[in-house]
Amino acid sequence: MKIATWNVNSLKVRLPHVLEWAQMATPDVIALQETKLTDENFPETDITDAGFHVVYAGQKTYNGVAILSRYELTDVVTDIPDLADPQRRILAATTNGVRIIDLYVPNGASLDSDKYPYKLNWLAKVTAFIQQQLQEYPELVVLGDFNIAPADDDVHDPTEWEGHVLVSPPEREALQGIMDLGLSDSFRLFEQPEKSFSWWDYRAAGFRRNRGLRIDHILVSEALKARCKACIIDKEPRKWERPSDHAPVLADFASKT
DNA sequence: ATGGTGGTCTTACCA
Repeated sequence: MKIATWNVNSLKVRLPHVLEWAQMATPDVIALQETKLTDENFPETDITDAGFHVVYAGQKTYNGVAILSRYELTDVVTDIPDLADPQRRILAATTNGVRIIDLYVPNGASLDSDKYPYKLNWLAKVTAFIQQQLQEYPELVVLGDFNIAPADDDVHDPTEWEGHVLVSPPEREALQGIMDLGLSDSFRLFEQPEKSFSWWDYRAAGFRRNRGLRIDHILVSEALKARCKACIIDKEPRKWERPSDHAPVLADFASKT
């Protein structure tokens, strides 16, 4: 079973990319972020015609998450305890026996912005939710755009990034707090190329110069870690015409025997 | 330090 995450930065623009990549990479599940579509504008038919079940939680212009799966999607959750938030950043569902929690973590803007404490509070509430979900669903994946680079190895130039959002110690501690619930970064279970990133700024030729960050993650519970065979960042779609600024991340799991 | 690009019911805001 292959499970992917991809921040598409507008599904309206990127729907052809998603369908093309789905044919190429044959994921069974794709968690999307930044669909930027209201639910009534969601291209459900195009996606079901491509052979996927789909659930989504969208809003106008900003945010928006969706899960595509070759299997039925059940027990859908879009809102969590103690977080009354109109922003659509959370989507959980069960598919083929695996609990999927798709997150679009707030960016945070800058350390002195109001959006920064919003991000940290959001992460605290989501951590409590994940803890609760882990008790109910031992086979669990938390994936998405975390907007946090876990370590300096995940940053093209750690010195340049010091003091910025996406790398600050409180953000990294919040991510570690999620991992401490019993989740592993599937990407780091395997040997990886140096300077592996999942996002490159559109500005200043970030992709061409590989000035990126690894901020998109697939975290796996202990039960799934044992079955995880591979995790890669697929840079191919980032080279296409009119790309998202993020590349998809794809993890492969052995079937339960 | 600045600003570069890209998306959106755009001319401001988000990333």
